[in-house]
Amino acid sequence: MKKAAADRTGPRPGGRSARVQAAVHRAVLELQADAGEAELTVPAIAVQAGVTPSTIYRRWGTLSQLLSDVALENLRPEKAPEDTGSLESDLRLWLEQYLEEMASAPGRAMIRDVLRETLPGNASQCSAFTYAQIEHIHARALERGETPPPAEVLLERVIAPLMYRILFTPTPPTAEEARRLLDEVLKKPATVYQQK
Amino acid sequence: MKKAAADRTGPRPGGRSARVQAAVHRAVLELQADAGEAELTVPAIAVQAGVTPSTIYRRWGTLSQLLSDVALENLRPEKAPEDTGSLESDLRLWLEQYLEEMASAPGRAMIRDVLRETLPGNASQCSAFTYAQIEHIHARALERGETPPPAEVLLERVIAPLMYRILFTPTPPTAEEARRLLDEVLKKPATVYQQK
DNA sequence: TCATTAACGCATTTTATTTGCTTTAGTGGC
DNA sequence: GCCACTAAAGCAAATAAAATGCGTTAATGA
Repeated sequence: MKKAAADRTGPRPGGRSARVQAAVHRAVLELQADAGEAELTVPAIAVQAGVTPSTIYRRWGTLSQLLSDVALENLRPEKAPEDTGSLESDLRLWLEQYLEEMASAPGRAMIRDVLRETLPGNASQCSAFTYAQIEHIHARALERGETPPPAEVLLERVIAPLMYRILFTPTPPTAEEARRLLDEVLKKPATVYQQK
Repeated sequence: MKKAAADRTGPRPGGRSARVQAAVHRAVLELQADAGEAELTVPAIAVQAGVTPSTIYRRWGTLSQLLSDVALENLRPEKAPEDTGSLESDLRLWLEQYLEEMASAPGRAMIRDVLRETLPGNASQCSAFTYAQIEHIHARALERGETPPPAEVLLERVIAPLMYRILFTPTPPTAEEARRLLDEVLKKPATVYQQK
């Protein structure tokens, strides 16, 4: 093995392909910001990116797949969760930012986009990002000698309910709701289920 | 107000429109069963339904919207949850059937379909179906003098995690996992979080 | 039965997608 | 550094899907 053939996002990552990919991704973001969903078409993206449509069709196959890839790229965490000194505050800060990103209109659109692909690869990758972030906080807490809940538990009891609300209800969840879900996992009996 | 203009699924529900809608919906289901995703195109559906494509475009706008509508129709519960005599067994039986339907390949496809529409109406309706079913079991339990958890809690702690798994992971949740989630809400401390 | 009009069908136009072939430019061997 | 190789891009033509104008059909309510 002469070279690390791992982390290649696609074959032949060198110069041109990478430039085209970057240009197309950027074009999608620009059009998503400017125009409405109707104008977000492959030919329009091609023009914006300075590329021929057939290039996009051959590399991504469908608009859905392209949007899914772009969404995944933007859902990728840019930095590790901040270290605030304790498990509880680490999680609170991270969750607040997570919710803000995900529950916003662009965030909801990204989540919907990442789900619309044929193979479940991107969606699963998206969940893996979240898991890794939580796991990072978890590991740091362990080093401090704290007893953090497993990342799986946080995914199940905090992230999943928030995602459900984001995907299936007209009104996205609030920061208070996220906080309540987190507190319940962290065994703060102060906040309990509120009924209507 | 001369007539209840409510529950109309679309304007002019009478004869022909209803027939066209039924034919188109049936055509979608037939093609989904037979052919692959690539052949599921508006013109193909139109042929199968014995209708012109423009009819479909005018009524549904896009293929996504049509698929979303069809999915919602098939996610609509056909019957009220069975009465097995107790809250616990009612929920267990219902959840088992729910998971079987949702975690199957066609079920996952339906969920993805129902989510791909511009307005969040269908997705929210889908969640409302589930809520209503759980609420039905809840009401029955109250009549028996039991103390059932609110439907919201079941949505949050059982349905949401299952949906998360269905949407975001390659392997759908198992019946055992569903059972565990339910048991935790029903306060059976026998099953606890299992770590890898 | 009749007037009204929403919704459908048909034909045409516009737009998107696919495909065959050519050209460009990364990649690895020398 | 030069060269052969080939993945990926460009271009143009062909095919397929989506949108649209207009005439026709059939629900609807009087």
